[in-house]
Amino acid sequence: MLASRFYMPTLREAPADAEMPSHRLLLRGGFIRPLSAGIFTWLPLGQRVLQRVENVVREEMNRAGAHEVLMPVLHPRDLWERSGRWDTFQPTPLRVTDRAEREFCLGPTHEEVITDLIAMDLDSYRELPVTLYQIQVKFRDEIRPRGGLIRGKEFIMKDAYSFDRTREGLDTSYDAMYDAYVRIFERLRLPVVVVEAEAGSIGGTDTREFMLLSENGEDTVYMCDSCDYASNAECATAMAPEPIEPAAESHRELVSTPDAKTVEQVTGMLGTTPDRLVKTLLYRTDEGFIAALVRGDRSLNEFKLARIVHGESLRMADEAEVRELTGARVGFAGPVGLPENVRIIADYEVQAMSDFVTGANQDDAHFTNVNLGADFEPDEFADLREACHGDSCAHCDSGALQARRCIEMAHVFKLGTNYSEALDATFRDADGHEQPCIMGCYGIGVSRIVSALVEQYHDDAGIMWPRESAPFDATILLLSPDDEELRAVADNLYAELREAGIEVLYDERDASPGVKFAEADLIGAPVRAVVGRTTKKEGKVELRRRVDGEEQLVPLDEAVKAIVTLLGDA
RNA sequence: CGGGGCGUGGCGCAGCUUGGAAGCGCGCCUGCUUUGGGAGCAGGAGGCCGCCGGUUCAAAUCCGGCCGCCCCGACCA
Repeated sequence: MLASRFYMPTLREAPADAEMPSHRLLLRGGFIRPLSAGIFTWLPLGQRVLQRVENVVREEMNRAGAHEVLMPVLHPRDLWERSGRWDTFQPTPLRVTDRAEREFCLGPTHEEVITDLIAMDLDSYRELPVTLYQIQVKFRDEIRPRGGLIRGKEFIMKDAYSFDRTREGLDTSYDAMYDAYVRIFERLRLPVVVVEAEAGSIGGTDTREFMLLSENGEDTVYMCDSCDYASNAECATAMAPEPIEPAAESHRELVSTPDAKTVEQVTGMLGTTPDRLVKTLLYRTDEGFIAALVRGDRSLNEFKLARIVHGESLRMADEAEVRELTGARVGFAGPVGLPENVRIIADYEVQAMSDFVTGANQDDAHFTNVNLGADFEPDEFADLREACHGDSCAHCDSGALQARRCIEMAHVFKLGTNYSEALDATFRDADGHEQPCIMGCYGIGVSRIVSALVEQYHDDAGIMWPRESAPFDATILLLSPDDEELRAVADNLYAELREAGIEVLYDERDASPGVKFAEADLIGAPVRAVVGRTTKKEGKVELRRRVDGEEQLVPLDEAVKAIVTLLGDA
């Protein structure tokens, strides 16, 4: 590609409101341009990167035996009604109405469409297993887009879906996708960590996320510093402490705590600390009320609570409900003296506490010196709290959990039969019985990978693309375009490299050397070849590897070979 | 949705407190010079000051409303 004829509008300074390095550099380098919050146009450079990333994904999907399809963006309401997600998917899908008042949503994900597709043609177990995938734009009405391509309202995702006749078959399909993902991230040079995860609005089991550790990430994972346990903060578990003996006799005391509603206010007033208080959080489900107890300095993990109570409609009790249950304002709830029908679930950690503070279920009062056994008995104990940095690992003897920020790159789930049952994707088994097929679902954030690559591979001057994702493999800088001898050398090198199958950006523009160097660093092709005064004097080309700045001078007739070698480990 | 910040030539910003001729740097155009790290000199073009309304003799500046963008939080494959 001749730089003089290529569209690559670079910016000397990034817009002030772009903060993340990837966002700034992609804008400055002329890879993307914003249209609206969380919505971007891909410029030629960005499109080249995107296509290269897509191709790595595509090749590995095909290698794993998946077949590519392309599904619609507009999904009819009826389909989403049948899966039950029209009203429940979060964030609520973007909805549109056509001229005949038919309702559609812009697909945020494609379980419904793919399951319906399979249902149309699936008859016999002989047709399974099958895995289909697509690389498609998704729309999510995100609460808050951020970080450029990291979280957009509109983004590109590779989503694959497997259909099997047995659970064992699903395991095989799942493993094939998992392995393909490992290869994809190896090829892209993204050192991901695979962690346990929540299934969210998709549903399913055995969910794993592929995370890139990055200070600029928006997720948190906990990793054990001793064993290989790693989990999204949404479901990480810490070692539960040893329970202590329940107290035989009560010696709790009622104390006045006027207007003290928060843990800090109560413990401050009573001269104690949050880890000596038990917090009582009241929830409502379809089946009734729940009191969840955690230590005062801990956060309740609602995913964990929801899993225990199988509560699809879990929500915090409102003010009126709290008053009805406790007879007090919000802020004074406690486990002692709650109505019989409130199910009390206590975090394991509470089992190791004694003489603690709780709400007294009356306005402006708390109990001190409360104990399990003597004062109340929970219906059950469970892991309810969020893990914290430094907690003991629950999976080994010696490790501690370390919190790390990260960017979610991919997610795999075993879906089971939720969708196949709802949408009648069934087949006849060998015995002639009708069975729902067993599904798996596997997503990769393709556009997000582009951002993640920049976060991982950049310096102050610009981007340092690994070869698989680079917009160009190499760039030639012709520093004196008016010198006919040098131009002939550079033209020739350009032709030879192209013949060798190398994608080259040839900067033969009538611009100053400084501009060419700066833009080459910014755009970030793995290898740079300079044709200039050294070429004139010594007949040599100057090669430089972007990622580490390593330079070498090579004779003209060895340049192509040297560049190929440099690219080999880029 | 809550909190904070911002909106002035293509980009980065000053001006607003205290109303009175729209500025600076970069970029762009023309000419000459220059050519190894975002060149120099000279000349030039380009702005409904986000939008609507109000106050005033007079509004980029003060007041009200709206829109947009960014950051934090809640939330989230």
